Amino acid sequence: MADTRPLRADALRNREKILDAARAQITRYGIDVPMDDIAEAAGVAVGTLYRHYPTKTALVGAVLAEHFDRMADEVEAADARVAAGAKAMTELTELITRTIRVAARDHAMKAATQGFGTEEYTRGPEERGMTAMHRLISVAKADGELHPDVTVEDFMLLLSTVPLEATDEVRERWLTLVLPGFTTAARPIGRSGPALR
Amino acid sequence: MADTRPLRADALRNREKILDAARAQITRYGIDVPMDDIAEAAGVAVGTLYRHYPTKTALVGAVLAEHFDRMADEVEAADARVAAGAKAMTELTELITRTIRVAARDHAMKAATQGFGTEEYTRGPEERGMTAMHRLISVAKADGELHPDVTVEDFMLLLSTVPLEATDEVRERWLTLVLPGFTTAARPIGRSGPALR
DNA sequence: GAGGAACCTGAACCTACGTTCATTATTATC
DNA sequence: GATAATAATGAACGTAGGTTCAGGTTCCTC
Repeated sequence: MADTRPLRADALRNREKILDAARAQITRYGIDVPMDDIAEAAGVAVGTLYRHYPTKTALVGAVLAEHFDRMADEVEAADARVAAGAKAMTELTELITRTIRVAARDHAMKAATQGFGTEEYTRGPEERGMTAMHRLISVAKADGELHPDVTVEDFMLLLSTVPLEATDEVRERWLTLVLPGFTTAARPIGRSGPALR
Repeated sequence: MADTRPLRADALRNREKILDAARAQITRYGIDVPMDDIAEAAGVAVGTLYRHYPTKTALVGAVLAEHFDRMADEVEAADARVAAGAKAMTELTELITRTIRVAARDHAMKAATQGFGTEEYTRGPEERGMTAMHRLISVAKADGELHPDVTVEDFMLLLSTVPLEATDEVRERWLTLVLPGFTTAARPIGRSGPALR
């Protein structure tokens, strides 16, 4: 093990400027923003990016990791509200709605919801988010509102298929069409496979 | 108007070889396949591609145009079956299912369903397909199975959000979740906006 | 089969982007 | 404040892919 010596003052400063710039640029332009642009926004040369992050993937991953973390926070918050008496199904749908609304305007969140995340960066938050998500789903099912066959993966699928490039109206419409499939009310228990034939 | 003289024999031959190669390559590798690869597959130099199509976009468009055409054919066929007594809702769902199944394996169809199509190439087929689609939808509504607020655009949306990269199982699951939203059975008439609150 | 137009060839051009590294600057230590 | 370690710089490299065009070839016409 090589002992890690503390970062020099200027290095620490730049590290922060780089992550700030990367976050801002990715949010505005998406993960395809060139490294040169991030460097310029950070007021730093490209080489410096590579001193702090071995590859572009690593830098983007660091930014997305923050988003995964925030998403996990949100799920846990919703879970806490349910524990305090809020309706699980309501919390679930609001969670989805809020996430989609953010992802539609924030290219970083968009990338996050569409599964860019690498193991390395999602491991922690994913664990947290998953646990809370499972609890939310259990309660919603116990309430008889969420269809018993719905899984966490179904919600991930829901997120990953949102038409993020579309207008607000289209996205709302899409939710109207998709959400019923998650309920016991719309999809009677006991039937499996596609609802129509 | 410049009078268009007939193509020379070799030019005509190459034109066909190019379109064949483009179709094959795009089907296999998607619209990002390099022009050089298409040229090689066609047994022709890159420059020749540009003699027949001004840009890559034009060549890709020509290939996708064929797919739009075929899609229009399918819709019209379904419509004809309904006119002959088949159930409209059944035809609609089978239409969707079939299209998705093809798109999952054919990268050209994938691009087509995801709205790459330019005005120039979709104008004709789009008109045809739309007309037949409208008829299908009308009948399905009259039968009381399709929700009265569902539009052709909703079906386009359905297609454009399919998780085409996912496994067959995931795609099937997705249909199970999404299709109920299109029915009167699952989404009671008279409620608008997201089904859950 | 000669002439000229139409067509084809493919190396080269251009742009874009991730990444590297020799050189220069900054910081920490004594 | 001298020294060495650490960090920053930015021009340059490599790759990739769309596009062009000067020079050579094929085809059609008479």
